[in-house]
Amino acid sequence: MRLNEVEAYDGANDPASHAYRGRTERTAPMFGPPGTVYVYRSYGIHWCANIVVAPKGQAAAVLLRGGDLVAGREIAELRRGRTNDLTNGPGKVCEALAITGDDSGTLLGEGILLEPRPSPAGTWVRSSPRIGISKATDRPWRFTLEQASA
DNA sequence: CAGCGGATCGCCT
DNA sequence: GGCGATCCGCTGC
Repeated sequence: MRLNEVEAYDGANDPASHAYRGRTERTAPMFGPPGTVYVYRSYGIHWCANIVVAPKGQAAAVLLRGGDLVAGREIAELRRGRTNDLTNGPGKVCEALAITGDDSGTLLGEGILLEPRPSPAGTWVRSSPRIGISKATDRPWRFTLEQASA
């Protein structure tokens, strides 16, 4: 999957971050080294995956919100139980890629692989306010990959 | 096509 | 005890 939508959460400096009120058992992975995977359950139903991006202890992480499938479409459709809207949302991404709480606390490469790639020609990154939160809504920390003929 | 509400769990107040 | 970094199906226009 090629990521095309993420959101940033800045640990103790960010009221919208799960790590804002300090380290708990659930959020412990966020306080780990960069590349640590943090997965939490949302609304009791969905999994949402984050990647720690700041030095150990800072608890800054990026939420994987969406992407384009470049491979494995068939298995993703099977896991999702549908053929549309496979990876356009954090819960959908986790379901399509079979990411669960078991992945929380692992490092990139241990189960989940994330690799840098050049952006496709004709695309750019837009920043906008984050979605679905009620605190610190003024921070434009949602980043989407845009293209002319969206 | 937009809007509403149910599902269902862990966490913090 | 209440709410949330969500998703989906149903309703009504």
